[in-house]
Amino acid sequence: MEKHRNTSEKRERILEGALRAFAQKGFFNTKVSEIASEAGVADGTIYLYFKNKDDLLISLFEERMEWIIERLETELRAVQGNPVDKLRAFVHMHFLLAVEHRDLAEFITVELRQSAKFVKEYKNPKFADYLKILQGLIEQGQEQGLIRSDLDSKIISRAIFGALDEVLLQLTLSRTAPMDVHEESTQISAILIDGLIARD
Amino acid sequence: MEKHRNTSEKRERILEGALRAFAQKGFFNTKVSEIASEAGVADGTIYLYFKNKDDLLISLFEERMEWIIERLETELRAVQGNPVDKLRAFVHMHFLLAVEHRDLAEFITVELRQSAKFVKEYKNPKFADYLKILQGLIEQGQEQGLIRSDLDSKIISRAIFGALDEVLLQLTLSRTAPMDVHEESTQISAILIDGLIARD
DNA sequence: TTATGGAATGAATCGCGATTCAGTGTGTGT
DNA sequence: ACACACACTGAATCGCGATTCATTCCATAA
Repeated sequence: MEKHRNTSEKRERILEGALRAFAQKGFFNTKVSEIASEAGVADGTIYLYFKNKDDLLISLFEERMEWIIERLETELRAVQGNPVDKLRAFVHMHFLLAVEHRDLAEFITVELRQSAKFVKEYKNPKFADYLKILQGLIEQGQEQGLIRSDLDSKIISRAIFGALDEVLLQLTLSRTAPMDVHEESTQISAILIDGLIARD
Repeated sequence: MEKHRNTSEKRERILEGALRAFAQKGFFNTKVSEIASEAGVADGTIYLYFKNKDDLLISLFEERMEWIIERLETELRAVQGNPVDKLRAFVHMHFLLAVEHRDLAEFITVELRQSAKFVKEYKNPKFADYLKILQGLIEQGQEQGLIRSDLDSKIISRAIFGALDEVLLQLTLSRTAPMDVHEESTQISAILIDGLIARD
């Protein structure tokens, strides 16, 4: 009966192989045949599950991003406290997820820009969702009078994401031991919330 | 005598062509023959000035980055005021340079990560210099007691660069009219310096 | 046991594009 | 006028790697 027990498990293996390979060598430097051998399937098999190499990239992106967003939303929902507390938690989670899933973090930080811009006309809705979460937190904070209302939540959420992403990039590039990410997380939250200025 | 009046002018034309092409289509999607025709030279001519396509990318990066750094340092030197004022000026200049040199901004924001990671073992010293300027400003501010001393200048300078870069990316991707960048610059400075928190 | 259909394989194809190089043009010195 | 040197040209080469497809495999059902 279960002829296709493997079928979706094989698709997943391909995605995992691609993730590992892309994270390591980048999209353009990765051969389809390398992905195949990472995944333990034949070259041609990949084309049974994906239209072509681009499609594989995009599918990988969408599916992993969706997973991240769900995970993030679940965790945030569990946080007691006001939007500023949640923002702090967001920052923390961003780093934490990256530590737990290095390849994924590396893949996303490095390929996001390229793919957003150059893979066909791909416009990356899932990434927009991620930003929306951040933007939503800021707006809630503003409504509750906790966050300055002279700030444009759209610009600020971008800026925050950029700050997180760049610091993360630095961490992932310097392939050190299991990263301790607490310091980074704390510093970023500190500056975001209270700014650089020394106050007595 | 001046047989070679053109020689370095031609090299420059190639770099300009490459810049335009890379900014528009990305490194991997740009054909050497396209760069050649942008520059108005034959395909082979490119190889008289550059070892190969990678070398062209790296040279472009180094030289433009060097130019930017000089420009930035000159402007900063002209700023009266304390390190915090200079930081504000830095933010402003970052955006201003990007507006004045769209292609360059686009090229750098999009290719920086890829190339830093995947073009051979290229480790990008010029970009490090750029960060150093930022880091220096923060440290000066700390020495003068203007900036909180509990912040790690290395992490924070990364974070600031990331924020700038991401906001800029957003601007350059949405190809609108001559960008007004004042709003972005002001908002980022505001949050960096005073944080998100509402104060009465 | 055999037939059937869908999944998987991987060797062959085929186009693309970086790089090369034999040839052309031009300025300079004799 | 001639020959040399050197920048330049662009068509031909050549390797690479994405994609295809004829063939094989295998689970199921008659």
